[in-house]
Amino acid sequence: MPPKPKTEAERQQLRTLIIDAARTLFVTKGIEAVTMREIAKRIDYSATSIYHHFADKEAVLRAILDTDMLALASSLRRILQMQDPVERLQALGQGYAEFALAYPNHYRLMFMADRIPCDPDKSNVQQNNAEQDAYFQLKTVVNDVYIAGRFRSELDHVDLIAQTIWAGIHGVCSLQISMAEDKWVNWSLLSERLQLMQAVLIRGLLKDANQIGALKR
Amino acid sequence: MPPKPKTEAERQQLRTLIIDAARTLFVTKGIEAVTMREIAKRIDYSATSIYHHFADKEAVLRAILDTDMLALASSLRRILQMQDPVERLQALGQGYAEFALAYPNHYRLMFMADRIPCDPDKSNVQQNNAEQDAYFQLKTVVNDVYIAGRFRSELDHVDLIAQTIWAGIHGVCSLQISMAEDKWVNWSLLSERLQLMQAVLIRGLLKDANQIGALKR
DNA sequence: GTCGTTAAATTAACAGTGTCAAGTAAATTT
DNA sequence: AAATTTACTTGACACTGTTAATTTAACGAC
Repeated sequence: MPPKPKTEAERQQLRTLIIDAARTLFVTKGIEAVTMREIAKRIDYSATSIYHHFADKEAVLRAILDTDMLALASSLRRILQMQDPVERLQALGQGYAEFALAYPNHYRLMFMADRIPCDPDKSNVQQNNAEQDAYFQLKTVVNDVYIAGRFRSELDHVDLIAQTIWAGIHGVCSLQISMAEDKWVNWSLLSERLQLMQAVLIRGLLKDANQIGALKR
Repeated sequence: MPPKPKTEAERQQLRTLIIDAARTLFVTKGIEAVTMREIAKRIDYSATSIYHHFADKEAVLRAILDTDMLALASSLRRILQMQDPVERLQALGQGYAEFALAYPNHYRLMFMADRIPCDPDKSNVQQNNAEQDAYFQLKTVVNDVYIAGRFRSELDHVDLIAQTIWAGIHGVCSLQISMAEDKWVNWSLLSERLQLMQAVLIRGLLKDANQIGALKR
C-alpha cells in the first residue's frame, strides 16, 4: 500500500521478484496454466502492477527466457575448461541434456515453444559471448575440434556441424519432455538413448571415431 | 436450426466437419489461438453444439491428432515397398521429415505440444498396425535392417535404435519448426542439416556405413 | 393425424483470463 | 504548503472454455 519513488536498483529488484515468482509458477504448473493474477498474488501485489514493469505477459516470459539462457550458458561454462576438444564436445552435450531434463519446463520455454523468436537486439544476453551464449559455446568447441583436424574431411562448415549436434541432443531431450508419458511407445531408458545419440554423433562426424575411449565402455 | 434424430453416419459426418474446421484453424492460426466459438462459426453452428460431439476442446484436438497420425502413416506406406532395408530406412526418415515440414502445425500438435499423452486405449488408430502406426513402421524397418545384420554388432535393442533415429530426425525438424525464425543462430540450409543428420545416423549405427552409396557425393 | 418422448441445437449465463483507464496515496520537488 | 510525480490498486472490458436451461424438430405409439 505504500507507494514511493524508487531508485533504479529497487525497480530492478522488483522486476526480478516478479520474474522469480513467475518462473516458479511456470515450472511447477506448466506453461500456459499460469495467470497474471496468480503471479501477482504470490508476491502480494495486484495483477495490474506487473504491467508497470513489463509490457505484457509475453514480456515477463521473455525476461525469464533471458535469465534461463544465462543459466544454461553458466552451467556449461566449467566444461569449457576441459583439455581434449572431443571430450569437451561430449561433455557439452551431456551438460546440455542434464540442464534440459532437470528443468524441462524451462527448456520448453527456451527451445520448444512456438512464440518468441528471440532476437539479439531485444535480449540482454550478449550474443557471441562465451560466458552468456550457449550456442556460441557449442560453436566454439566444434571449431576447436575442427581446428584439431578431428572431423571427417568432407565436413567443413562449423555452423552445420554444430547445428547437427544440437539437433541430435535436442531430439532426445525434446522427445523425452513431450512424449515420455506416451503409452504408445515402449521407451528405452533415457540414459541409453542419450548415450547412443552421443556415440552416433561422434562416430558420424569424427574421422577416427573408433579410437575414442568413451565409446568403448 | 433444424434438429432431428441423426443416424450414426450423420453424426460421424458432423464430427469430421468439426474436426476439419478445427484443424484448418489450428494449422493457420497456431495452436492456442483458436476458440471454440471460432470453430463453430466456421461451420455455422453455435459454440456449445460442439460439446454434443466432443467432451471438450482437448477432445477435439485429440481427434485431430488421430487423423493426422493416420495421415502420417499413410504417407509413409509406399516407402515400405522399397527393396533394400537400409534404403527403406533412409527413405522413411526423409518421408517423415517431409511430412513434418509440410505440415509444421500438425507436427506441433502431434509431437511437440505438452498436453495429450496419447494412449492406445483412447485412440482410434490401431497400434502395431503397419497401415496406421508410424512408429511401428519405423520399428519394422529397423528390425529388417537388424535381421539383415547391417547394424553394428553391439546394437541389439530394436526399440533403442528406432528411438535414436527418431530423435535425430525429430531434432532437425522440431528445431526447424520452433527456432527457424530465430535471429540468434546462423542457420544452415535445412536440406543440408537433414542430409548430414541422415548420414550421421547411418554412419553411427551401421557396420559398413562407408559402403552406402547415398553417403558418397 | 395427434401426442408425448427424445434428440439436436441454441441462448443465457458463469467463472476466469489478459489488459486498460481511472483513481488513490505517499514521497519528492517547488 | 502546494504541486507534481511515482507506485500501486480498483473497477471494468472484451474475451475465453464450459454448463444449465430452453427451444425446436422429428420420431414411434395409438
